[in-house]
Amino acid sequence: MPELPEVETIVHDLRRTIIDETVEGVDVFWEGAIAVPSAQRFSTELLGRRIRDAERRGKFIILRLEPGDLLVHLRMTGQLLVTPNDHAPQPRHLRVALRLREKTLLFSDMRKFGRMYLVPDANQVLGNLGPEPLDPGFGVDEFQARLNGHRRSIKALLLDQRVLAGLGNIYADEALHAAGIAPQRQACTLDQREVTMLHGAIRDQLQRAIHNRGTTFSDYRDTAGNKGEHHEYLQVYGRAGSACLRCGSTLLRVRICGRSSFYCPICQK
DNA sequence: AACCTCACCTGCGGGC
DNA sequence: TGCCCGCAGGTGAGGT
Repeated sequence: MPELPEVETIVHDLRRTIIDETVEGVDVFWEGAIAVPSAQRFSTELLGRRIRDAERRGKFIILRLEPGDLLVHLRMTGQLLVTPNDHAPQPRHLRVALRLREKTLLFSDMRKFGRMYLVPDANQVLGNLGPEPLDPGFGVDEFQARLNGHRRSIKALLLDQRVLAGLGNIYADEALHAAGIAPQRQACTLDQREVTMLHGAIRDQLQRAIHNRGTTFSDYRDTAGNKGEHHEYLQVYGRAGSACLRCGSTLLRVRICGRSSFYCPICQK
C-alpha cells in the first residue's frame, strides 16, 4: 500500500502526536507481525521505553526510542492509527497495540504482510536501502550512476529499493509518465536528457503527493484514519482504457517484472 | 546479474 | 444469490 509520500505523512503525524510518550503496555494480537525479536521479548522489552522521535527511511517508519529503534513496514495494507485511550472501536484487523500515557498506537493490517522490528540500531534492518529521492543531496549524477550498466527495465529499477528508496508501483508509473519514458525501456538506454527529466519527475511527483497527504486507492489511511487526497491527481495509475490527459490516446496496462504498469503508448517513448 | 514463480494473506469485484 | 477467478499499493526466497 503505502509508498514514500504515505509513510512521510504518517511520520509527520506521529511527530505531532506521540513524541515523548512512554510505552506503558503492549498487546500483540498476531505474533507474526513481530519480525524481531520474538513476540514475547518484544512486549517485555518495549515496556517503559520513551519515544524520542519519528523518522522515515524509504518506506520504513522509524520510532527512535530510549533506547533502541522500533521500525514499522506497512507493506500492502498496514495502518498506524493514534487513538485516545478511551474505548474507541477497534479496527477490524488489529495486530498490535502500544498503550501510551494518554493515547494508544494501533497497528492494523488486513493482509498480515506488515512487520515491526525492535532493534538496538535501525541500520541493521535498513541494510542496503538506496538513497532518498527527496534528499537535497540526491542529484542527477548519482541517479545516472545508479542506472548505469543495468539492462533491466527502468520500471524494475525504480521499484528496486536498493537503487532508490521509497518508490512503489503508483509513483514509479506517474514519474515515468511525467518524464515521457516508457516503463519497459532498458535503463541503460536512457540518455542524459531523459535521466534528468526522470530525476525531476520523481521528486516532483513525490513532493506533490506529500502535499496532498498521499494516495488512497483502498486501504491507506493516515494516523487519524483519514484518506489521502492525491488520488484525483494521478495521471496514469489505474487508468487503463481511459484517455491520456496529455495526448488523448488510450492508456494501456501491461505486466512488467510481475507488476501492473500503466502508461501511454504515444507520449511515453 | 537478471529474470521467473511462488509465498506470505485477506478481501473485493467481475463474470457466469 | 453464490461460486470461482483474478487482482491488489510490497518484498523475500529459491530456482534457472
